[in-house]
Amino acid sequence: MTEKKELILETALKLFAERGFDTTPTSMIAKEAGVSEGLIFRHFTNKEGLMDAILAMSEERMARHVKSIVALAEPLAKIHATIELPVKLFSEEREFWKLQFSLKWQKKYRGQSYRPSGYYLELVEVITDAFRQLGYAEPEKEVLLLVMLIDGLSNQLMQQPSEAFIEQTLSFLKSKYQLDKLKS
Amino acid sequence: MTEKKELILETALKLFAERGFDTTPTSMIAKEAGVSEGLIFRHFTNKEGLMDAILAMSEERMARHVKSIVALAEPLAKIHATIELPVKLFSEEREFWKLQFSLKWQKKYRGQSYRPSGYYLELVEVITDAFRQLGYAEPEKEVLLLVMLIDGLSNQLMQQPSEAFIEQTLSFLKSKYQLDKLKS
DNA sequence: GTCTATACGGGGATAGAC
DNA sequence: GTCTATCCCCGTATAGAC
Repeated sequence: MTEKKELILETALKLFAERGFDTTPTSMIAKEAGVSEGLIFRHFTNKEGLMDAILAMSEERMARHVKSIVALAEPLAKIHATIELPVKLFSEEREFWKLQFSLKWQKKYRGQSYRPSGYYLELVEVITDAFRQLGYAEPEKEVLLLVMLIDGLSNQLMQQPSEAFIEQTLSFLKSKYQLDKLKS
Repeated sequence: MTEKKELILETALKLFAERGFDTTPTSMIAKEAGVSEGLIFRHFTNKEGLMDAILAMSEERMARHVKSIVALAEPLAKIHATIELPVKLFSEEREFWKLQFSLKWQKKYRGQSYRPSGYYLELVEVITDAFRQLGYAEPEKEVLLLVMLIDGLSNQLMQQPSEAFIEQTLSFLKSKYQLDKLKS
């Protein structure tokens, strides 16, 4: 992966996340990256190839996050980490996460990288089990609820990314799940 | 409002919701509506004017829904109605709701019809009060949680719109809030 | 109010030099 | 690997007849 190719990828990721895929001309990506427009097509064939490269990159990053949650021993710790995942992603990989969320609403990419891929299903299974171990009556439904919460939290992060707000909300959420008892 | 103008509006709403604003050419709208392309511009000036008309229409519909929630007497009834709102909207006005959600992720329309407009703020206020009346310790935070839940639920409805799933989730959610009430 | 025909610009993509 | 120049289509928008 040459330096300029990498640069194109990063720039495209940022612009797609900020402005959307089809309202971002390749000319703009080239200009922003300080690169000729033709180079984009030399490296990625076409605009969609560029998006696919970004998606592949993202998939890999997500899988890594999930793996680290699954690896935790305590069921409570798993739930704790899952709640914190959106915040973690937003602080570390804001642009990517934004892009993922926007893609859900674009028909073209619905079901591609978003659709329950391996890591997502694995996470659901693991969290269901965690709830079961903690003695929740309906673990499957609890997971559904948690997924909703996480989706909603991510939306909030998009609109209101103030540090104070995030911290407040997070601790409130954790208290709901009695996660404050957890030793960090 | 002439019949064809109305038809254009409905068709555009449907197509924008399905395929997104900027991946839907005006030619397609015209064809689908069985109307000449020129007519669209005669009625709505430009493509954006068409979107604005849709948004105005939507705003009105939403305001009506909120009004009916606010009008409820019991605080618990208000909360339940709020939880049920996404489902109600999805069954009655699916296309519109879908479009609203997708718009949040398009820079152009972020902060336009989505941004906390009158009815949203009113609803938040009313629900905060409802939580307070029910004796919740931190009503403001409870509202935040509920908003998250509703966002998340809406996302779920997009991905998994099976009747059984919706009914299950909904009753689970409601039971959660009833239990909380009894606890306090 | 509605249609047909057409102008115009911009965005994706290619060719070929270096 | 990278750049410059260029092509061409398609989507928005306008003009003008009916």
